[in-house]
Amino acid sequence: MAAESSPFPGRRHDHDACISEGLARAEEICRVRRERLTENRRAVLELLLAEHQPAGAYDILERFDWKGRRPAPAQIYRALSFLEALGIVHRIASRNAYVACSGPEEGHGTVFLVCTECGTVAEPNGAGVGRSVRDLADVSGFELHTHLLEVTGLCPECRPASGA
Amino acid sequence: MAAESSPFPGRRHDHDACISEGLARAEEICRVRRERLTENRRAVLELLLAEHQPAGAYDILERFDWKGRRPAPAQIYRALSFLEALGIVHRIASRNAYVACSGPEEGHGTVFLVCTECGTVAEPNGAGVGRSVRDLADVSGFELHTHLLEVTGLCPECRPASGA
DNA sequence: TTGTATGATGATACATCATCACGTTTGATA
DNA sequence: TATCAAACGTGATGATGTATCATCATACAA
Repeated sequence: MAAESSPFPGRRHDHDACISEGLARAEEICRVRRERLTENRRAVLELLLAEHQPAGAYDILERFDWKGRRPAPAQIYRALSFLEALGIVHRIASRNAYVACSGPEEGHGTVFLVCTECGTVAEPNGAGVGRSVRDLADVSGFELHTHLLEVTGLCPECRPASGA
Repeated sequence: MAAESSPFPGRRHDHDACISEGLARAEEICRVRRERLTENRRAVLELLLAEHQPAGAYDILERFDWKGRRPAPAQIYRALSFLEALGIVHRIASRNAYVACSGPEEGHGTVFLVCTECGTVAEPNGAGVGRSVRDLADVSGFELHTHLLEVTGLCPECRPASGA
């Protein structure tokens, strides 16, 4: 029943695969939607894919020494908006920061587990929560459009050893 | 079964009562916790209680012409932090804004229904969602500390008439 | 009532986050 | 190649949030 294990990447996952899959996914989405994954956009996405921690726009700016140039904030924000619109990048509102989307599953982009120790962000399958939210909206007479759930706590790597 | 009706205030609720109840609650909490509800803090709380819409810190700053003086941003933030710590005020992260807490119910401060039309924010009973979140955290191996759910859509007053 | 410790305030400056305006370049396509 | 819209580069600006520190207020004990 619980075929889904932890959505966290784990200490020794194949991170190169994360990056190349993320890029491949972005390319595919752009191809289908007839959008251009320009160098700017691609560079921002790569920087976000490089870690599972959220990065602020100005963090990205600092790491961005692409071709020796330093872009202006507006360019980072343009790339982030574009990637967000495509669902490849998500904004963590409570931290004013951005993460690369970890996968194309249903309900992605609505639930984030944020580790307060290492900063890692995971996107679990939010279907169950989604149902609760719909129920809640119904009871409240609220016409549901979007929802965003940000959960803080300790990821499996950081929580004190408990029987594992 | 659904004894709980809409958590939205409704067009003709007794808003003066909202304000006085909110202030009374704040006073009680301060009394119990041996904290001081100073003039600054009280003024900020009153400004937030005056509406059911979230207000940004700088909105509060503008409305704040208390005794002819205009406080500095830091003072607003100090008051907001204090009131937040007491659970009297909540931050709507997705909007960088703050609302006065509408009630002392269980699970308050974790679920917000935000109307995109009129801006009104309601805090429904989040118990059901809370269970889903705990389940999700368990499955993910995540040690849950806090969660914050922000839902956008249309409140009962603003949604297109549907059989009512 | 005075002294003292603690917490709140007032004010300036600064740090961080995000957008706007506008002219230039690039790339797709007729 | 001519054209046009999208994306870029850049500087300025707006919006949001903190750090610092001297001053002021309150509680409480001697």
